[in-house]
Amino acid sequence: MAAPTVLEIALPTPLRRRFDYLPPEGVDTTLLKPGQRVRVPFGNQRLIGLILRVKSESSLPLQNLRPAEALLDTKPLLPDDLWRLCLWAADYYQHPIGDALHTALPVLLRQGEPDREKGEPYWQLTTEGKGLPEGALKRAPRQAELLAALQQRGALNRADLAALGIARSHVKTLEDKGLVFSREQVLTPSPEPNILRDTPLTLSDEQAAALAQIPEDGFHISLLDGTTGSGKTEIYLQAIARTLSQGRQALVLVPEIGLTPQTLARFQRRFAQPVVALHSGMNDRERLDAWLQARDGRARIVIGTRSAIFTPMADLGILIVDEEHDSSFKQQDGFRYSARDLAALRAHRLNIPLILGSATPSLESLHNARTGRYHYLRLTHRAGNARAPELLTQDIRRQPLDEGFSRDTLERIRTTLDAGNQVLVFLNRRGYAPTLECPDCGWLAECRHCDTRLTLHQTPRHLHCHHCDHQRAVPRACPSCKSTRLQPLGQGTERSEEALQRHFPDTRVLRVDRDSTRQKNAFRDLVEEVHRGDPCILVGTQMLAKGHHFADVTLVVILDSDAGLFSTDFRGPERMGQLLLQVAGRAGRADKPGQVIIQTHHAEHPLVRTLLERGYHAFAELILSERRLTGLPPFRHMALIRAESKRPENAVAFLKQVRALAEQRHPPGHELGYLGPLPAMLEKRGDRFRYQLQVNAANRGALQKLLSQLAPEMEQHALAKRNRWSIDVDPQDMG
DNA sequence: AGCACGCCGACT
DNA sequence: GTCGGCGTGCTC
Ligand SMILES: [Zn+2]
Ligand SMILES: [Zn+2]
Repeated sequence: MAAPTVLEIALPTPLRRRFDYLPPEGVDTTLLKPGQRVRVPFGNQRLIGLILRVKSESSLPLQNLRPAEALLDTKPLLPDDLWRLCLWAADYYQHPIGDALHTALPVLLRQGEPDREKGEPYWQLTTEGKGLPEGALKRAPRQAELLAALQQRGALNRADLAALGIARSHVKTLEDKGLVFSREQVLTPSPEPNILRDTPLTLSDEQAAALAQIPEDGFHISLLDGTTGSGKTEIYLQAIARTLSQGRQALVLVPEIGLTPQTLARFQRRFAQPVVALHSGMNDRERLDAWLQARDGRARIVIGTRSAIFTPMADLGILIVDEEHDSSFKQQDGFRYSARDLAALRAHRLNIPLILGSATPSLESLHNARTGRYHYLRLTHRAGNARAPELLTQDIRRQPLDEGFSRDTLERIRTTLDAGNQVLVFLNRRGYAPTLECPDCGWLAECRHCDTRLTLHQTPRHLHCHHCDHQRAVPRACPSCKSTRLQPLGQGTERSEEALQRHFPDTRVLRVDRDSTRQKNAFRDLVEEVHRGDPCILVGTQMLAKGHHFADVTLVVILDSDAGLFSTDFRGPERMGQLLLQVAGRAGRADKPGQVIIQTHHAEHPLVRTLLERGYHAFAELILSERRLTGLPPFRHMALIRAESKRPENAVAFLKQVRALAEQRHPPGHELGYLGPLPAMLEKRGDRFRYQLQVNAANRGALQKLLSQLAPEMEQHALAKRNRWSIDVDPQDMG
């Protein structure tokens, strides 16, 4: 008897197991390959899984195996290099393999859609439709009109229908009557011989030197460290041009917030070759089509956010990660991969160059540059003859503040507006005020479901928890003492907007935060208005800091620069510095030097002073030396095991046992250290109590080995079922 | 995670 | 009488 064929399948479940199935009935087993999708029965659901292995035995008796229902692909979905990268990442980030693979695929492929592009639909008459006598369908004039047009022209596409002014519903009716049928065709533009559309800018000596040090092929990681306006993008564009002329593709990753139509337009203006985007604003079909175009090589440049690191590329020749320090490159739930770190691995496996660019590189990357893993490239000059903005620290400890603004700040805002320039006010707190307080008894509006205060919003007026989305009406009287003198406590963007409007009644004050830009084109319209250049004040959150440059802004005011300085997250100060410089970088350009006012309560703090007096590199150096002493990343490696439960004791007990298991496997010492379980930064959130166990290691190997042993044991543990738990390798956010 | 089964409170 | 609350068990 011939050996049986058994399929080892990855299924989208949180179970850290692989499932064995028999091949679908009637399928030639020689056609079965790892990486193909199958539809399988699972309990009483049907799931889409991926073949991991085709083997001839199973640890289960064969009669217990169910046959797969269908084979969905004739070829593996992913090219081999990407397939292996996904498997590696599931392992490294300790995520169940089926779920990891599903996360890496476009939604429609997860759902079992064929890996084929949807073409442009067009309609033709069926035989029956053709046989219809002239003047038929008298009682349905629009349908008759459509029939006549089809009889005359043979076929109509969407544009034709629009031109004729015929709604799709009429076409649908005729389809249902069997008179018309639809087909689709994929439009394949003929390959474009030219690489460039616009002529490249002339590089400065510094830029040219940097580009010359980036090899055209072979594995190589460059950390391109250049201040705002120093022309990093031009280097990316010219490096991409070299790759395209070798006939290879480019993949560019940008932060969530940075993939604006302007970014895309800049690439499309420069290159004659097809550029596609992959971002959250696209629907599932658009994303799949772009993915397919990248895979078969029609798309030559792909620009995308985090998940685009999993785009299959027919012949990838260069990888670029812009704003590499941005935390959006690390997925914060489910499959917690770092797209930046995976980019490094992908470049290594493909033997191609990777450029990591930032004005404020992450400490990890600076460390890697220092130890020689990355090639360090520095751009210090701003393009043209632009000068760096002037930084002014304002110690606000003993100054009277008017709604958060010092007198001097207001004075400078006025001067700037009078000179016909624009002002940007940065406050990383949306809403009207961080909370509502009762001055008579000290009551504060707290969230019922979280350990946090409710934020007061005025447009529309309500109290809102930013952590669990809980909302409630604003009470008229204090729930505790019935006082009616409830008042907002602290400053949010809405309140700053109101205060600025009161001080400058004749000036446009524009608020930019998630609330004010919720409507579809709100942000675009606002950007357009600001670009017209009339004096105005922009007030907003980090939405203002990232992506957009406003050329007529000559004064930037940073109101709450200290947030993050005393955070329990060890990355708080690093992020504060990066955000601060990013905001500061919005000020001024060639012909208009900029000014940045930093209002701070901690003007004497060594980190603040270092950052403002000696710059980001000295600041980074200072933090790195602290990290070395305290044994934090990048000097030691870290994983966070989190657990949350409605009953706090469940989470604590589970993590205590996990720690015991871990210490059994590997006693604490230099190689591996354990800390916790400790309450998370927000201990209670959405009615769940959150705790975490920190594991730190001298090297990745030891951490990896421990976690790989621990994960299956945790899954088996009785207490695991009473908790939601996860493992976060290289955590970005300690919350 | 889903999704079943299963056994006790307040509804048509 | 049943609709539905979520406890626990299983998925090749
Ligand atoms: Zn009160
Ligand atoms: Zn809440």
